[in-house]
Amino acid sequence: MKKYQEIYHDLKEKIRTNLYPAETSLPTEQQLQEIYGVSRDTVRKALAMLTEGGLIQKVQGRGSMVLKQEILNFPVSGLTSYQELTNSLQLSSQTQVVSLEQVTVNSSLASLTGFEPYSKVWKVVRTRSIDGKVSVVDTDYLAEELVPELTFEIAEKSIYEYLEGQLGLDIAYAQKEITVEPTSREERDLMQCQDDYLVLIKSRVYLGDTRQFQYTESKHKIDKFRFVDFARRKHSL
Amino acid sequence: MKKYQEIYHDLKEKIRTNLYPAETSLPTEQQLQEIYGVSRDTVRKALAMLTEGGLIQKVQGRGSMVLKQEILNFPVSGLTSYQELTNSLQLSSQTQVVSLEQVTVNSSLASLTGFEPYSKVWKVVRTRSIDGKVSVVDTDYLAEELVPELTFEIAEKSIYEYLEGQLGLDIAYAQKEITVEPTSREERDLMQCQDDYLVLIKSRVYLGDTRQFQYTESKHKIDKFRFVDFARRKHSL
DNA sequence: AAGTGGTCTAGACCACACT
DNA sequence: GTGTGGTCTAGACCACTTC
Repeated sequence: MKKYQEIYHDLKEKIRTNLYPAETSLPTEQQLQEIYGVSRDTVRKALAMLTEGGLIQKVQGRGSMVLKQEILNFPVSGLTSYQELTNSLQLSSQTQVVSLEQVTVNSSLASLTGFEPYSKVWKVVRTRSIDGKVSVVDTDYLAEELVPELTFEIAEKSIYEYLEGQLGLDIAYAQKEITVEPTSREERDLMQCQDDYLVLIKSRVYLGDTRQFQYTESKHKIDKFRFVDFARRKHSL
Repeated sequence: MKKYQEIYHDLKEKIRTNLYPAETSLPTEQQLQEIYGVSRDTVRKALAMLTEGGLIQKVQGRGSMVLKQEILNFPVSGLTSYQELTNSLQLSSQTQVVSLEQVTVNSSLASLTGFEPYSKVWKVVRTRSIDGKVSVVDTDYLAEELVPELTFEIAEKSIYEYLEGQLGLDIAYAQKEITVEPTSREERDLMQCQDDYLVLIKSRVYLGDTRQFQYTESKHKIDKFRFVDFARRKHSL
């Protein structure tokens, strides 16, 4: 583990457990240097990560303030898998694999997913239920070139855990789009509801070397959908 | 302007104009050092900003790849005002100020907005129309302590431009929440539609010194709503 | 004036990708 | 092996807040 990551984790943990309470200052950069026995740059890298994640705000001449986490604040944004989310929120949810098959990308699927025409991909459809009620339907497409093997068991647990843990893939970034769409007959059947609309999240997900490995359409029941985000202003358009 | 910001802007412009085309590599860090006559750290800071914004992806041992911007990619995420958005997308839209008043924060408004009870705030309601049809209704609350003066004219143009340009406020970060809600009678009247649902974006916005200056509820017509995001995976939960 | 974070530099060594 | 980005260090000076 890199030094600045360790410092980041340590500070994050201390903020979480109120050892550094909200509305107070973190130790100064100089003090942190001494505490962890590293150079200033390394401390600053860890602080930059905390800043990025919305945990602190640095004020020049004053210090690094710990931000209070509002009620509305848990990380639903970013690039986090459903399984990781339910774990960190300690929700009890159930994943059901509806179908799992290999398909060849045709031209319309190519423009939708971003995959090359004629390439082979896995198509997985899964439902996510809370309290026995379906709240999300996910349709995933995974490049077979990068994910040679996929089973019901893996899809039922966590595909991301398998990709990162077993296959050692480096999941790096994603482009997402959120819209609200009218429901189709099949969707109403899968979700066991009569809603006219659902929230649709399309995302293309890429590895660290810029190869695309996934395209997902995630359909959320409209009354179960909630997206929380921390954003910083870019003074540099 | 800071050196790394200038380099960032220059590189960004050169990517935008295809001088550095998508799918190709940027010059190496060493070359960029020589081009701009700065140290490696300064180059790396500029590259970090491009990475953050989803314009490039660095691959160890290979270089900095310019990412192709998908069709679905314009910056609706982040912390950008409506006026800035319509400008950068070159949409012709109209803002109508529905009301502008000063109110004193009571306890229920306090817990909603995050402002102190008994403090004074401006309340502004505005509609945004495209092609003569209302697509967004914004309700803003602005701390009077930080924004002593507010007029119809300012609210009609761009409040952010006024705050940053005239008042010199440093708008830094925001916490947002997106949900879908049933419409009320008034909302249907304001939006001149019969939709049952709308998209609600609540946001609390803060200055660089962590003081909150704004709370906004932005209500979007369901078929006009679109949110696009670039997200990086945090391997550090 | 003292203390704090912000910027910038120069140099070292490591990890990874290419050929 | 060579070249690339990743990490880490040590030191300098500036800008801002606080007293």
